[in-house]
Parts: sequence; C-alpha cells; structure tokens
Amino acid sequence: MDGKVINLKSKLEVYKAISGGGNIANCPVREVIQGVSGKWRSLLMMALAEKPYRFGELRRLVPDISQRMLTQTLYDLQRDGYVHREVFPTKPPSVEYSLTDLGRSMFGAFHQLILWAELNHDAVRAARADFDASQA
Amino acid sequence: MDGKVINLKSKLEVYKAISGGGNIANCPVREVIQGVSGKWRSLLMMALAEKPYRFGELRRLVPDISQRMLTQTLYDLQRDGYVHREVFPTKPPSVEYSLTDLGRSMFGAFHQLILWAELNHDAVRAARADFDASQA
DNA sequence: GAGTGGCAGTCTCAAAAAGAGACCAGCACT
DNA sequence: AGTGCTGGTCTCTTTTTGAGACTGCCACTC
Repeated sequence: MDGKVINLKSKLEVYKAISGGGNIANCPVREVIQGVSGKWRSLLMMALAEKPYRFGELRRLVPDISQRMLTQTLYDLQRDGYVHREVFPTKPPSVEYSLTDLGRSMFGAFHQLILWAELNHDAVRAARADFDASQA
Repeated sequence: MDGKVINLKSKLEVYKAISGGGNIANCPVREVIQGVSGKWRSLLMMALAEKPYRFGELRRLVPDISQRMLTQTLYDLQRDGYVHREVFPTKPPSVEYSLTDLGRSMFGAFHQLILWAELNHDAVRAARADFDASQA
C-alpha cells in the first residue's frame, strides 16, 4: 500500500480481459493461464526449456509423475502448441519432445515468475508458517 | 530452435531448483508456482490487483465461482501471504480483501505472463484448432 | 411482528481430475 | 528363454472441484 507500488498499465483493463465482459467462456487470458496451471505443466515446460527430452528421460527426471499424467500433460502441451513431438523410427521407436517457438516465447514470460519464486519463496514459506501458527 | 532464442540465464539451474535435487518436497519454485496454479487464484489476484474487494463483490465480479471455492481460494491466498483479510465491525460485518506487498510483488512477475497471454492467445487458439483438426 | 434481502460464510453431496500401478507389443542383448 | 528398454494404454482409487442448500445476524419494509 505504500512501499513498492508496481507499475501496471491499466490493471482494470487486464481484469476486463479476463472476465471477458461477463462471458467467461471466451476469456483469452484465463484460457492461457489455465494452460500453465496444470500441476505438471510448468515443471515440464521448465525441463524442456533446458533441452529436448525423450519420454523416458522426462519420466526419470520427474520421478513423482505418473506415466498417465506425463502422457496427458505432454499431449495437452502439444495441443496448445507449446511442445513439438517427434517420433524417430529407431528399433525401439523413440519420441522426442521439444519446445516450439511459441513454447519458448511463453516460457520467456513465465520465466519472470520463476525468478520471482526463487527470490521470494522464503517469504511465502514464512507467511504460511506464521499463518498456520496464528490459527493454532 | 532458430528464430527468437530467449536469453535465459542457466535454465538448467532453474530446473535443478524445481526438481530439488531429487527431493521434490522442498522444491521452492514448484511450491510457489502451485500457488498461482489454482483455477481461481490467478483470477482473484488480478481482481485484487486492481483494488481491494469485499467478499460479496468478488462473488459478483466472478459469477461462475462457487462460494465454497471463493472462500477456499481467498483462504489459501491469505495463508500464502499474498492477500490481507480485514474484518470491519459494521452491523452486518463486512470483510475486505486486499493484496499485501508480497502479493503485489508476485503479481508484478505474474503480470508478464498476463501480457503474453493477451498478445498470443490467438496463436494458442489456432494451435489448438490445428491440432484438433489433424487428429480428426 | 412477519417477511425480504444483504452480509459472509459453512455443509453436504455429486462430478471431474489426478495418482498408482498393472498391462501391452516390439526389439536387443545375454 | 529371460530380462530390460522403448512409449505408451487401461483400470481403479483418492483427491480436488463444483453446485447449491443452509446458517445467523441485522436492517428495512409492510
């Protein structure tokens, strides 16, 4: 309310964009945000931003994802145009996933949030601890 | 792979941060990203970034949220330290929700993603349409 | 003084999404 | 012939979300 006021141009406009003027169905921003919002989507985007990976590699990289969710999330990401899926006809056919230009572009913006998270996760953790303590 | 290569400092490091070196439980970034990832969290953050709101106002502003989810999401946001909840002892006691400094700070980073979404949602929509068409 | 409506929720139950893990076919190596 | 790798699908259970009824309090109206 006093310290660091963030310079946002027309937050109200932003909000209008998300609320879609009463019609939520064709709200573009929300649609995109949903795309990042899956439990595993950000994680996989981050991994693929580093370099392309194969299905099995991703599975090993993110050990606590189920195969079902990995398949599903990669499919969704591909559908949204963030990820490219390429099948190589080797003897056991291997499949490589990589970011598309759109995916890289999106990750560029998303990256801001990641950097913020790295800097401020202690603050969040502390807030949570305080809150839980005050509720007890 | 060729066009606009995004300048990311050490994506691998970023990934290591999220994967937590094998231990996902204390992965700070993922924890924060989860905080943004709820279906309604981003929406409410956007609304509150504009100005403080009362419970009923938010409900009218986002008509397709259920009361249960509104209560829940505001509670979570408060717990994470993004939102401040203040009860005014008026005759029907009113409750005002506003962003904290931490919340505004986070929203600043999140805003990048919103801007990207505004610019690129047609591309995502198009990709999705193409993909669905090619599957048919 | 009974009804109506706004306030900020809680409670219950149904539907949707996520997670765990078994199972599949094909090939290579031992 | 058995083991392990490839990239998945299928089924079942648990968790999360959603819809909507219900609460208690007060003010205003009739």
